[in-house]
Amino acid sequence: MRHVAALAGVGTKTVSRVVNGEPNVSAATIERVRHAIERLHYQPNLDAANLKRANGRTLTLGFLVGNLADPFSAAALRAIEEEAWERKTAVISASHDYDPQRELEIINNFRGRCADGIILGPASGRHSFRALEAARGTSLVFLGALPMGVPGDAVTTDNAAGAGQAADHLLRLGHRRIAYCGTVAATADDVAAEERYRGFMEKLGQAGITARDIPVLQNLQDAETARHDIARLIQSSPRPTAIFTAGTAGTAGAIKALRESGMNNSIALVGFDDFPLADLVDPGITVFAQDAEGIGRIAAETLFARMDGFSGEPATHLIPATLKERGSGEIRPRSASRRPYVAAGIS
Amino acid sequence: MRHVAALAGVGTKTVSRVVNGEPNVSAATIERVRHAIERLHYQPNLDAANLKRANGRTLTLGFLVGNLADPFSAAALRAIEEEAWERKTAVISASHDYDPQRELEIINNFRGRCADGIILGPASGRHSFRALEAARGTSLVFLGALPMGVPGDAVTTDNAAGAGQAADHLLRLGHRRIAYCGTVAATADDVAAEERYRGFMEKLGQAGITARDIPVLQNLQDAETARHDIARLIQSSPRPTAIFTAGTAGTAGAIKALRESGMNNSIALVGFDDFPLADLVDPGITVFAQDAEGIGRIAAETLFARMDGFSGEPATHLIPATLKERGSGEIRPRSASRRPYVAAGIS
DNA sequence: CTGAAAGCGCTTACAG
DNA sequence: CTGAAAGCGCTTACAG
Repeated sequence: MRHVAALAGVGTKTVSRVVNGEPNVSAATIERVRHAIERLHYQPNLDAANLKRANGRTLTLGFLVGNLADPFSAAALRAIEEEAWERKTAVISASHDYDPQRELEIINNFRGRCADGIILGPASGRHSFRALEAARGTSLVFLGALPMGVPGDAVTTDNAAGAGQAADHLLRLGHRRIAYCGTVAATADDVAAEERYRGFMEKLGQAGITARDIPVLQNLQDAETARHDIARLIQSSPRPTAIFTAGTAGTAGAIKALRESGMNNSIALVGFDDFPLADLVDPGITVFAQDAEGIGRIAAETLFARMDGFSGEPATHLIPATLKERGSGEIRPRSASRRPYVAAGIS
Repeated sequence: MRHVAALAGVGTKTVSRVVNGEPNVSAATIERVRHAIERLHYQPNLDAANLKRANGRTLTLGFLVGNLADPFSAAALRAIEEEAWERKTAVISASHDYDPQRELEIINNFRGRCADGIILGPASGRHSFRALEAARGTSLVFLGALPMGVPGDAVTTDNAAGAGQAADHLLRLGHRRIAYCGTVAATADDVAAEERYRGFMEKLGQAGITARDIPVLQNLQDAETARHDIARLIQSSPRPTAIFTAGTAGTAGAIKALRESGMNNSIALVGFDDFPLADLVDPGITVFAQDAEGIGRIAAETLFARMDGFSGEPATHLIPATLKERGSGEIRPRSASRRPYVAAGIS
């Protein structure tokens, strides 16, 4: 900057004015400064500028999740980054790999870099307060999970409602014996999984189906475990006429088990979470899809609102999951009840 | 920092020493400073530190690709970020959406933030020199594409070899009529696609198959176009006994076309690029998979080597694609030639 | 319309 | 083992 000022024969303040497009500079001066910038390949140092800037902003935002490579996080990042660049804001992203210790370290690093705000997919639902405490002063929005026990802004899928709608979808087709197949997520304390289970069971309960008539498989840690357990489930008696899988590992396992037993076209399947090319399987797999991009976008908007001084109560934004009918979820039970099913309350 | 120094009753230089773990501080002093840091929730400002740091490093790295949400980029980012945090380096990431103008703007922004280096999946293969020029002085490594016309470090899949191996795989099974189905990538000038085509055709040529005996579909822009064109292809005569698809859109289209015609178990299919749950289709889809994580990791290592002063000639790292046999690619032609096929040169 | 002085929070180079 | 002074590249608050 000194060099530019010298070459243009002006003070550094004038260079600053030109760079930042401030008023009160003569056209001729602007021209000379522009020329000098060009010739010297001058690139203003944003970090130095931030150091003394009035509003204390660094135009930097932190995004921290368990694993950036998982499709949900990647899609959310894409949306966040889009919002951010519109505001000239850069996004630093990192994976904590579901390690609360690493989560805190990275949050502190973000703070050391003076991030204006942080969007966090927490390592553990039960320890939200630690993350909030670490952020201390830096705006923080939870993504894909609700903070437990502490007030905080959050944007996530409405898991209970989505699972309830999945149950409803199958009930409407006449199914009465519907199995719940839950996968354990990377976090031991997975609030999302609990919500899906709750929403599913409540809806069946409202339809007058008692818990002992609902086969439940839990702890399906991976697709292979799911395949094995679900294979056994569909040989049991009375056999379920429909299956709901609460995560993609379970869905993958169910697809294999159903095809291996030749029942892929006779037992209905609805999965939670979409996956690429789900329409290539026979039949196409019906799912409730999370709106990862919408969640990312709204998280970013919420964060920017906070950074701009919005001081309302912390709020939770529940984003609906949407049904994608592809065939597997529209299979009717062999002996569909003649009595039409009427959807239970809630709406 | 002033406040910490005051509270601990020491100079700021001593606080600096404790924070950075420098030697020559008495244990008692360290203890007092630690205490003050704790009480004041002091977090050192990295940007300020960088401003005067001797080596000029900011411990920041930029990652810029067409779309962060695509699985290849997301997996590469994950690997890069892992390498980076080991070196206390943060990763700023962004998508240029295949717009060369936006690509330049973001590179300049990275430079303004004093990134130590940049990993770039270029918007356009033909304009590498613009990106290099923009980076000017900042280390730059190309990822997933080779710089054209200018020397530069690059890490990418060995597309020609991978496509050649796919051809070889099918030739070994006795196939002689193998179709090439190419998808047009987001960039008009897609070097990777050209390389796959070249590698495929060369291998068939070496096997004595002339170009007019190789059905070629190009411009399969999306899965639907691919489904349509491939459906027609497999009704043609003589019908190909095997299909090679050069990208996932083509693979998806081929899967649909083959199933709809009932030939999914009689015409072989090998795709380039893996996709999730490829083993759920019937038969499972054989692919050559790119090693996105390996590519990301090696790009990061290459970049760090440059930043550490390595000044050898710019080099290209070609990472092999690996065969994943899942069934579709192991189907033999109806009337397999009795004469055993011997793989052609190159090795 | 323009510029000289002070200072952002740190590190460097030095003196004790 | 410790600290006072200078300066990194900018912006702010001011005076002209």
